[in-house]
Amino acid sequence: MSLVEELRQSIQRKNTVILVARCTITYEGRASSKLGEGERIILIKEDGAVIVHRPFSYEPVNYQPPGSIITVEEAEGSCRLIALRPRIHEKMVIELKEVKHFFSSRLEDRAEFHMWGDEQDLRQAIILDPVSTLGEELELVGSEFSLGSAGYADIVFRDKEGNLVVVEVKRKTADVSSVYQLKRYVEKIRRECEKNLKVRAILAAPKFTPVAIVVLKREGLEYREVNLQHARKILKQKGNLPSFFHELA
Amino acid sequence: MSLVEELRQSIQRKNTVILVARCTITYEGRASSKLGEGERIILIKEDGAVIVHRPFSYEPVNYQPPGSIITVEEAEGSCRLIALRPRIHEKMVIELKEVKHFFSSRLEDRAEFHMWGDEQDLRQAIILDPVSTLGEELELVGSEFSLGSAGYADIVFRDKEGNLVVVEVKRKTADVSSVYQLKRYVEKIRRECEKNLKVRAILAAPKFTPVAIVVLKREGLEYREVNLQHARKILKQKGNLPSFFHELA
DNA sequence: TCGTTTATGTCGGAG
DNA sequence: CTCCGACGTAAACGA
Repeated sequence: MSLVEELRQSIQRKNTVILVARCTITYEGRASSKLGEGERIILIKEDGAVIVHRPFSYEPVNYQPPGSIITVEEAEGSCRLIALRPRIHEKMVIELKEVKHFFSSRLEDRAEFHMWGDEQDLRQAIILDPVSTLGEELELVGSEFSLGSAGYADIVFRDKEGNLVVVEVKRKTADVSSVYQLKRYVEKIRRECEKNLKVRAILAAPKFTPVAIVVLKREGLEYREVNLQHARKILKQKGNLPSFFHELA
Repeated sequence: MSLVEELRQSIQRKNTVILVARCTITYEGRASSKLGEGERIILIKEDGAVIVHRPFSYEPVNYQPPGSIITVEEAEGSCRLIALRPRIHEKMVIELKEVKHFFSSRLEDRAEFHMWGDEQDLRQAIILDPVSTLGEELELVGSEFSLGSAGYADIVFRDKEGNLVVVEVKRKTADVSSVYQLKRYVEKIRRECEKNLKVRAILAAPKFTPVAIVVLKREGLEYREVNLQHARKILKQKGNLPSFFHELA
């Protein structure tokens, strides 16, 4: 069977295809790119994702995400792979010059992927134990608190004086853009609620860039150091940590 | 030769390795993750990047970027692949249960990758032809204009009245955070220069979210519609467009 | 669909 | 190293 037919059949059967090939690639869509001849790894997945890797670097050099329409054309002795996203007029063309390796098979992978340590986990720990994370007793008003067009406030608390406290959580170093994000939220809330209600703002992160701290102070916003290790302890204590993440370093 | 030895030799020789294997994966570092048994594609690149793909989705399920230290251990009849980044205490462990496919070869790929249509290209077109992009004659003061700790203003112009004009360029829809980014820059410049100098601010993008426009107006900032198609025409006219991007749709 | 936010983001550039 | 901003960001989630 010819390569063209092999590829067509593999794609139709929703196999996962791996090609190692000397090829050139053009892309046209949101931007445009050209890649001259060289040896690359081409992955074609069952969901229509096409990913081209050079022999170096983490990121693919060219790609189409899942859902793209893949066609294979005969071309000067070898073949041409076209991956299209018609909705957004995006096209990637791979001219295969020489196929050095071909693999095609239906792969079985139904396992669940579990992750711990994202922003949501840190947020949860702060909600469950504001005293040990933010240093004061706070009553939860809401989390992922919708501010309409202004986005979402990570957490909204009420403090012991009855003031609103808006908290923006970052899982790693908070920079100046995090500060402005928080500022946007308090300003929106201040505009929306009664004038006599005080609205505080806290940026909670394991670390802060120097400029972030300058702007926080200038804007009259507060900040607290929180980190994932502590969050893990809290969640474990409260029984909110999946068992496979109990024994980490 | 055993799989362990094959892998070790391939890695040492800086081959590109492709494995298709039933495996489990754990990761611990900036976050933690567990992935149960299933069939995946594992890429090991000459620069130490390790990338694991499931048979679906664009993004790798687990990875380590270039420069990681890769070791191979014998383990219950099969083997264990460990990719380490010691500086940041990051570790990915792949337990290979059954290797369905193995490929290893030195790949040659020295071709250059050319892209057109990034923010820089749009910026260049605005600088070369402010009249047709921003609608007025402007004299260039600087681009990638350093504001010290506050970052960089994309372009700074002087208008016919002698006012400074700060321009922030976005290659796609500008949202509210772009507006605040621009606001940050003008405020910095206003703080730094004489009080009597007027500083205007323009957000230039192909599209604006409704909220972005509301905030622009509220903050007294201007905005102009610019797009890459027009930019391409300008750059082609002025001879600033690489020839391989001349005949696009 | 658009708009907003997160990401083990990655990558590149400047200090 | 850190800080900053772009990315064909992708992916998730809500309106």
